[in-house]
Amino acid sequence: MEKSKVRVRFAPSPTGPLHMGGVRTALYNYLFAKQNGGTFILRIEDTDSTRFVPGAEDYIIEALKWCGINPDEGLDKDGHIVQSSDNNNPYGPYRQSLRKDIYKKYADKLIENGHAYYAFDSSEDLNRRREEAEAHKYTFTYNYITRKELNNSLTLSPDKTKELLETTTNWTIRFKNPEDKMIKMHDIIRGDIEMNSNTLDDKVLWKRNDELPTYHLANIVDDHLMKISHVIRGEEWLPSLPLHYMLYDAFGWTDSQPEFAHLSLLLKPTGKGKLSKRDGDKMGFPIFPLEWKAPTGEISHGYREDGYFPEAFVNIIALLGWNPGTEQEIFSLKELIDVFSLERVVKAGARFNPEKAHWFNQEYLRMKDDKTLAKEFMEMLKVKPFDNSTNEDGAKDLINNSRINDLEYITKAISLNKDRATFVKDFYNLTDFFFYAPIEYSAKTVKKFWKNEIPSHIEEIKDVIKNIETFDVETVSKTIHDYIETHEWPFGKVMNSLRLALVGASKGPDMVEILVLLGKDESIMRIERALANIKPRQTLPQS
RNA sequence: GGUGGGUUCGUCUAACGGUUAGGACUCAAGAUUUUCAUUCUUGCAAUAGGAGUUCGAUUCUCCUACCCACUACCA
Repeated sequence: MEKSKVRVRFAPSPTGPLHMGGVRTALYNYLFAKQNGGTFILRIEDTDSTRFVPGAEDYIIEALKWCGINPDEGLDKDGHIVQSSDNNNPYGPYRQSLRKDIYKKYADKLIENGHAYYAFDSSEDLNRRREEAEAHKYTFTYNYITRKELNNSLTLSPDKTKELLETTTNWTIRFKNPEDKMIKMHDIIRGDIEMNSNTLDDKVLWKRNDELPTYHLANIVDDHLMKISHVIRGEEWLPSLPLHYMLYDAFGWTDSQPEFAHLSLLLKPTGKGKLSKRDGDKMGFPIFPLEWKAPTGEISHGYREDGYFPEAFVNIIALLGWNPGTEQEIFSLKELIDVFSLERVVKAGARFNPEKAHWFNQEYLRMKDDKTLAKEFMEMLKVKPFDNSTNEDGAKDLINNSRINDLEYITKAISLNKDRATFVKDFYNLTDFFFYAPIEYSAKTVKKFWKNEIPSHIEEIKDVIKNIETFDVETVSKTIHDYIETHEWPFGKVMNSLRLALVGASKGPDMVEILVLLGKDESIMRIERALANIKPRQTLPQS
């Protein structure tokens, strides 16, 4: 006997960009599917005709792609993908707007078996009742009590009902909640949950005006038709779980009802509430995987554009609300598939920590080989070249343009600075002196080192360098060290002054490494330039 | 207001009912170092509060507090 196949779905509605929390839900679905040899489905829930946002769906697809969370099945017209025996696919289409015709007959079925009824109350009527109730400090709900005095097929005569169905177009089909029934539910993450049906309201299932179902109907019908085995979704759905249980029951589908797992929400890093799309990037870090250009023209930061590696981003969100129970923190997508488990998802909401996110990216950067990073950096340089304007470190002068296109050279420059970087873009500041010679020098460093007899020492070192035949790290290092040692010069001061001459500031990796990578000629040229341009600060003789 | 969910260092989290409550990030100190980093070592720092069950409670039960979600012809 084959165990029923794992089929899970990620079902976003295209009302805006996907934020981190959404990506995490997709990721957990994906991991669960892959771990169980199952199918990960992307379904677009676009039953709200009024909230469609252009570009949102493309954004969702691209964001998942960037993360490496590839659907096995889903979409099209014309988001593509599909699959699961393509031609005779029994599950599609995957866009709810394309499934419009399916839902009505299921709503009708519920009317027939007495689990639903027609409601003719206008939204204005209902809103008025809500306001009235609010004024009296209680909440109006369309439920087992109030439905007895409202405009629906339960209170109206069959003839009147028939007439209204034919002559009006703003009626809905509502679910008829049973009275005083304890609904026992189970959640993989939270365990057993009970709720009394009396606390529920009679949700609208289908709307005549746009002939579309609401979330609840569409969701249950599609999950059933698509043979979804596990529903992994956000905690905001927990309150409607009893309704969903009852819908499965009303349709007679309890035997094939999926299991549920409700994920806790991602919280704002500061203040209150869940992380929301509205937050934008006001808090100093992105909440979206990709940059998002709203139809209004407003632009929100994205992790991708801010320089995060997709593997790092996936790792970060995977560990936000889940942990393997070991002390391992770095996981590839492949490893996550192996060790992920819904049982270890934490119940409490998680707050995102930007500092830790930096750390993750740094870890991933270090794992990448130098050439890969160099190629990525070269691509960035094509779009945004080095900035040679004056800054606190002094001014720079581009002296060897050919090196900007030299992959080997850039690779070496990067390898020397790798453990100083968090993002690839950090190499702009970290390696600029390998491409630009200083023409002005950090005043602070000049003041600190460039004084007394130092310039004359540097002059001598220049000649020493000039005479080194084999210009490699070992030889240069030994030669300079020996020279400084035999003359009993202050080692640190000389080296830092040499650094000032070559780099223009007090930064960069090992001095000898810099000399060797720059090359003998370039190094000598920079030293000469420094000797000519830096004004020595003589310390006053002690009186 | 009602219903449901949640609560361990600042943050993410670990801990068969028995641990000096562990790890990571951040921060601080020290060591190394030719700068800045890196690296290494050490440190700071938590079971929301109160009852109960138990020989023993972070863990189980109840109450309180606080937080979150839901309470739409939105998902």
